[in-house]
Amino acid sequence: MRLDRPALEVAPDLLGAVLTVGEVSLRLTEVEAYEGEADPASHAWRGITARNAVMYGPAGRLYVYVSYGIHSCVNIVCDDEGRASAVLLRAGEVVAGEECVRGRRGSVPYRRLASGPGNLGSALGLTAADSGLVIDGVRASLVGGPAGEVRTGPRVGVSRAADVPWRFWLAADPTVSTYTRSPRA
DNA sequence: CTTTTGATCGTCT
DNA sequence: GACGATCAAAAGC
Repeated sequence: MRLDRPALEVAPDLLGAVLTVGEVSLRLTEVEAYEGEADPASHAWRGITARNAVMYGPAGRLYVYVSYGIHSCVNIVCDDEGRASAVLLRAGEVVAGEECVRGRRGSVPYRRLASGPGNLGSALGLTAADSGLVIDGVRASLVGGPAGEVRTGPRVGVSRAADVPWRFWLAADPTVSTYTRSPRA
């Protein structure tokens, strides 16, 4: 799959694709696009910093950051070097390495093993220390796959630019996150 | 089913 | 010093 194009184009193509990190494989079911410095909801909105530098690098790397001091959220970096474009992975179905994921996530229902960005990061065993990991088939790989009916809607959990429909998910897939936005937003 | 709240800390102002 | 690209548990219907 070609990743060297804008996140907005890559995001829907990632649905149905299988991402493998170590011994765990996920079929992606829910993603969100974050499109460069012009996107007020993106970490790159105020320009390059030590944390988001990976977003400015070449496509095909993982950008991992800590959310709320607790969770690791995983992005796939897109577009050409110099452009801060990335797709946040929000949910997936565990298709390999379930035993390994159980060790990290415990006894939760199968569909919730990697449902929600924090849970997905935990399922893959990634932390901020893994940010910049290259998807080159060694420790991480990505293979395109068939997607069913794709739906779009506003992004979740952001307080700025929440009106653009840059969230993509597979209709009727039970692993799609059920997160509801905090009322104070 | 829905709404509310505490946990917890790196990052940027 | 304030604020999150969040989650789970608890309490209210």
